[in-house]
Amino acid sequence: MELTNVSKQIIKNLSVDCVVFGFENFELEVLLIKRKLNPGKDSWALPGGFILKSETLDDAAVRLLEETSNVKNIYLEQVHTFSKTDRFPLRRVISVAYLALVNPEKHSLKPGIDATDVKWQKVKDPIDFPFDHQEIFDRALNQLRKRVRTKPIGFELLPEKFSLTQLQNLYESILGEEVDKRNYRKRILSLKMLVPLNEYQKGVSHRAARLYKFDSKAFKKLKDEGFNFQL
Amino acid sequence: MELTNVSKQIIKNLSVDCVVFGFENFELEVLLIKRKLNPGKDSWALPGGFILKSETLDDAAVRLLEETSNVKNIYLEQVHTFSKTDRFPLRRVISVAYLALVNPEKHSLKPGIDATDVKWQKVKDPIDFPFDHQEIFDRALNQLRKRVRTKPIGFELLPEKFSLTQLQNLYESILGEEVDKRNYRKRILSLKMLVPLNEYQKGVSHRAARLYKFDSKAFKKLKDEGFNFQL
DNA sequence: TCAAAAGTGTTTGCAATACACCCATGC
DNA sequence: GCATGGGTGTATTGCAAACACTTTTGA
Repeated sequence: MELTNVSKQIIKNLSVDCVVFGFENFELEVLLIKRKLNPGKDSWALPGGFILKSETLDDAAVRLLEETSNVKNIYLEQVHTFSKTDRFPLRRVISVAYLALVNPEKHSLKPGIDATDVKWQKVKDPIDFPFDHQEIFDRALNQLRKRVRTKPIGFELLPEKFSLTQLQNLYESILGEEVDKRNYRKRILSLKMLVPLNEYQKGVSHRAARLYKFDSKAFKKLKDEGFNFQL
Repeated sequence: MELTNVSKQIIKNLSVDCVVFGFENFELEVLLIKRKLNPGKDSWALPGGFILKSETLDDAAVRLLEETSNVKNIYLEQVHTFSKTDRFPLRRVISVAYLALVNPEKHSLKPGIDATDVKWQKVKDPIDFPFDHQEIFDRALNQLRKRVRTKPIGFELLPEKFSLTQLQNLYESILGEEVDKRNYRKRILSLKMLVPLNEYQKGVSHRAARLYKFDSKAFKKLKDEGFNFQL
């Protein structure tokens, strides 16, 4: 395909930046890339890029994530559009921020064409963002915290089969606060979105936890009935 | 100022569309303009326009509202960015939607340069929007419904001094459902965001209602203390 | 005196919270 | 047998919801 083809023309004053969250080792993480070029060469930044004339913003976010991390079929949601006139040093670029959720175990990382490296970074560790990426990150994390209380997201961050403790750890690390085990289980099970499996953890030196999976049909039904939950 | 001045250069692939809500005669209304030019000439559409290189999106929304309606110092909030490739017929334009709240009594309307007319239209009456303005409107109304339950907005839609019944009517017309008078008063007063005045309605042929005003200091204090409310 | 809206408390049920011990497993 | 996390129930509290009559005012 030629570069002059309209479908490949880029819109150079509009970019997409993705805040990709993952969960590993009981910790919430964010995906960062090491920038290949100036401005901000060698700094760890949010993955992003420009959009094409032929694609929507959602398309662009999906494409950019595939480029940076092989990531496909993930939870994706628009967060906010950032427009300070000096947010990008070289010229006026307005950026649309996306929030994405990825299970790190399912997706190997590879740097895209504009990066020399990619990594998962713990959210609670300090990050020295370039540009206005701190602001973008803060807003995305905030939105994630709201979402996790009102929508059954978070399952995207876990393996298909998971224990209730894993799920609780995920909630706690997103919200940054601890919750009561019994009360959490009561609530989450009362929503009937989880199916208990006849499978248990293996190779642990303590009682093995029962595994569950998310029942998206049951959830869809609840939603269609106008059900609203609050975790 | 010359048109060649950088501060007046427009970014022609990025627009702002405003969904401006007002409240009059116990009804939620939306501000519409009659388009002067094609595409969509003579149709009633959401007010909007292109942004300048020198301004943020928020700036642009404020400017565009002043141009269409003399409106100043109003509640303004970004909603979502719309990017279907064919959403605007002439060329690729991505649009950032804003939600604004205005007290119609405080602001006389005047058509801006791109409109032949402006009006307030009842939200519950059918509107035949051009382009993707229906989608934009739906999303903004949805966001307003969420906001009104978790933030003390809505006061911008009322006169400075208002009765509890007025406030309740506003809530009901935003949410599109009725609420219990006693319960509503209990909740709203328990938040201590309202100051009762020693003033009463005048010229009504029934018992005069007490007037209240919003206490933004008290609210700020509550917020700083991490208080979260849900109406 | 009538019409029209303002104003006012109590009861009930549900949902959130707080809280502590026994169970299964691998080493 | 011990260390480690898994798993479970009840009592209390606070909040939301339902609900009807009296008061004030102007016409």
